[in-house]
Amino acid sequence: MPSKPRPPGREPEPEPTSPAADAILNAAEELFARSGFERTTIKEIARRAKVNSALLYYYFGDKTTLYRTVLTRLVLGLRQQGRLSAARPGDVPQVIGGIVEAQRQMLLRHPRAAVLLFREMIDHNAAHAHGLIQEIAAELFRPACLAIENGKRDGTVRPDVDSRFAAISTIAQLAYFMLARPAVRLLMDTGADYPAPSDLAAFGRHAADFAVHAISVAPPRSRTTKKRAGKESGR
Amino acid sequence: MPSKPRPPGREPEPEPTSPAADAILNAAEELFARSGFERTTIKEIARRAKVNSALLYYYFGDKTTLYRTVLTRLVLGLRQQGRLSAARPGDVPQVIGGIVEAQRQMLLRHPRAAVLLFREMIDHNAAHAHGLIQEIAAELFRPACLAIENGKRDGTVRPDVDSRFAAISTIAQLAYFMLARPAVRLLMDTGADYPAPSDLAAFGRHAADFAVHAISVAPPRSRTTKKRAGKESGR
DNA sequence: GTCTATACGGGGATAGAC
DNA sequence: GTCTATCCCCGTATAGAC
Repeated sequence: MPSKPRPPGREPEPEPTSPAADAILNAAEELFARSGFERTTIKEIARRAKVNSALLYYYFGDKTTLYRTVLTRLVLGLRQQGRLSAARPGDVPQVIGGIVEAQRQMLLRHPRAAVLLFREMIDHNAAHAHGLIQEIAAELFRPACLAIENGKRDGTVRPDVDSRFAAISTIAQLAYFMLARPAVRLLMDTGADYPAPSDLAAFGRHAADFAVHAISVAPPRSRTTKKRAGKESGR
Repeated sequence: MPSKPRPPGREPEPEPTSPAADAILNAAEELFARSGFERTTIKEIARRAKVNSALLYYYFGDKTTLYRTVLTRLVLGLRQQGRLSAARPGDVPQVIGGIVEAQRQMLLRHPRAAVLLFREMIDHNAAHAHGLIQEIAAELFRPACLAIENGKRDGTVRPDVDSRFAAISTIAQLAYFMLARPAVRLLMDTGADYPAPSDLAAFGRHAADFAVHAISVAPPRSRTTKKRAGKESGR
């Protein structure tokens, strides 16, 4: 795209990218997630992407734009893969299971995404990612709230449960599990590689169970003790 | 203390400090929490503390030592005030209530501490704060695990609950509530000042309730619907 | 103990050749 | 489009006067 190499606009465009630009974005995503925006240097990204550091300016104008582009590309990718929308309507255990499963999938396949978005929240108060967080909220929080409200109406959820608070508590579990890794490792008394995929899955099952029991009026049919309810094989 | 102005050792000492050193520490705590280690500059800290920037080197040697000192002082302060050890033995609802209350108190009175520790975890993998996180784990996680295990023995807690996972889920709630503020605000549809103390208290009550119901065999006496169990008015 | 002045390095960004 | 060379600012840290 020789005619519009350096878009002067503000919103980064997730356009057809050249191989070099792609390499830059991949390297940047990796490094931004690992070290955060300020600690990651342009030169470091260039080295990792095996391109000249001046190229980053040719393609992205400046460091901030590169960062924003990484962020949007990430969420765009997540959306395309439908990772965020695993929550379809249904009864409360189904919806909560779907939401936790969506989280798990996202953490599993895009471990950097979670860190990146969280960093963005506490580093910049989500200033660079308002739209993206909105998207996630819509895909995760809102279905949870709806399902819980429905559950309250049909009597399966305790009437004194605040649906939005409950949604937060539900989602908080897996997020914290991954983000507070050092603390979790300490508690679980495990090594640096602890949250292996199987551990993540185990905690995910716990989290869904925990949340369902937390809001239900009567203990629902246990899904983890003897036989698991037919786990809808994702994808 | 003219004889030992600049301790050459590595471990920062939470010693009797001069007024200037105190001012520096206060300013540093504030700024490190707000912007993180790398974005905060020595000169910025000096300006805020109203001292000359060279003084920081006189007292603390370098930026990293200053940072570590801030971290230790913080946890030392928390420990002295007993903020971390609100968890005394008792039945499950009591212990969980105590833990959540301890978290709430800490978030309320030392809002920077939580951000600082969390930043340290995701920025540096807790490299500067191993001991401190260990301390918190001991004061928060372990009592929770013990209480839950006891509950399993005496039949008040479901036998299929993993006590360590449950402890993580319990603690995750308030932590996430504060750390993911931008997302929470979006969901709650509130302004930038949202988590006011009263909101924090409301969510804390929810969190304790959520966790207790999540692990109990039978729905315990509801503590939030009609009358609140005598909230121990913490000092 | 506190201040001024400054060395030093590194990171973001640009100019311009090819 | 890609590369070399370089500018400039700013942040850490030090030297040394007072």
